[in-house]
Amino acid sequence: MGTTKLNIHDTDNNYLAKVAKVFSHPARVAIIKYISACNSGCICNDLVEEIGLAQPTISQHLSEIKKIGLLNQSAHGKSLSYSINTEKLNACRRLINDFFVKTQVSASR
Amino acid sequence: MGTTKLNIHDTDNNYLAKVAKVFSHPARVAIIKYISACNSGCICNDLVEEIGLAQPTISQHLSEIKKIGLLNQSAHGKSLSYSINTEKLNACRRLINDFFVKTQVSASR
DNA sequence: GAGTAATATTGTAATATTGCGATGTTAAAA
DNA sequence: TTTTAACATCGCAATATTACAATATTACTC
Repeated sequence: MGTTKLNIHDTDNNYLAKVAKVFSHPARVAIIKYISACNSGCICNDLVEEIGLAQPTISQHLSEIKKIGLLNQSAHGKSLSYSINTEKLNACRRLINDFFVKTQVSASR
Repeated sequence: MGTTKLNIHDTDNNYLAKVAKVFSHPARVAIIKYISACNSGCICNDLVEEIGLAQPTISQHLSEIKKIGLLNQSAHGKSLSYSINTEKLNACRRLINDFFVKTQVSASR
C-alpha cells in the first residue's frame, strides 16, 4: 500500500501523470519559469536566492525536472548553466494539450 | 518540514501546481478520460470496475478532481452521475497552455 | 420499516515527497 | 597544493499521498 499502482494503468496515462507531476510543485514551476526567462544563457544557483529554498532542495527539484528531460545542462567554470530543452517542453505541451482536446471533444458530444 | 512552502511562492505558481497535481496521478487521468468519454450522461462506479481500484480509492480520487471544480455531479436514483465541467477544463487548459507559451517564448529569445 | 445498492467517510498501514543540515565532489583560484 | 565556490548526494525528520477494510450515509425497493 501507499504506492501508486502503475501496473493497472496504461503507459499513456502513466506518462502523462509523470509529466504533470513535474509541474505539480510551485518551486518547480518557479524554477522552470526562471530558467526560461533567463535569456541567452547561464543561470545556476541564483535559483537558491531567487526562490527561497535551501540549495539541496533546489538541486533536488532540478533533478526532478531533469528526469523528464526538460533541462539542458552545461558546465561553465565551476558553475552550471541550465536552459530549457525547448523540443522537450514542446512535447510536454503537445502531450497535455492532446489530453485536453480528447477529454473535451468527447465531453461536448 | 515535509510540507510544501506555499508562502514563498506567488499565487499563480501555487495554483498552477495545484491544478497540475490533479493530473499527476494515472488513476485520476483515467477517471477524467473515462468520464469525458461517457457521452450523454450518467456514469458512476463503473469506474471501480473499469479502473482496478477499490471503491474508497476511486471516491478519494474523485474528490481530488472535484476540489478544483472539474466535475459536475448529479444524483440519479441512488447512484451519482458525474460529468466534466467543460468550462473549468477549458480554464485549466488555458492556464497550462499559457504557462507553456510563456516559458517557450522567453526560452526562444 | 427492513433490506439493499451506491457512494462517502473514517481509520490506518505503507510509501512518497518536501525540506534541510552535513558532507561529498569537482574545478577554478590563490 | 590548499582553499574556496558551486553544485550533488546522503541521511533524516516532518508531512503528504495512496490504497483499502470497515463503517457510515443516503435513497430506493420490498
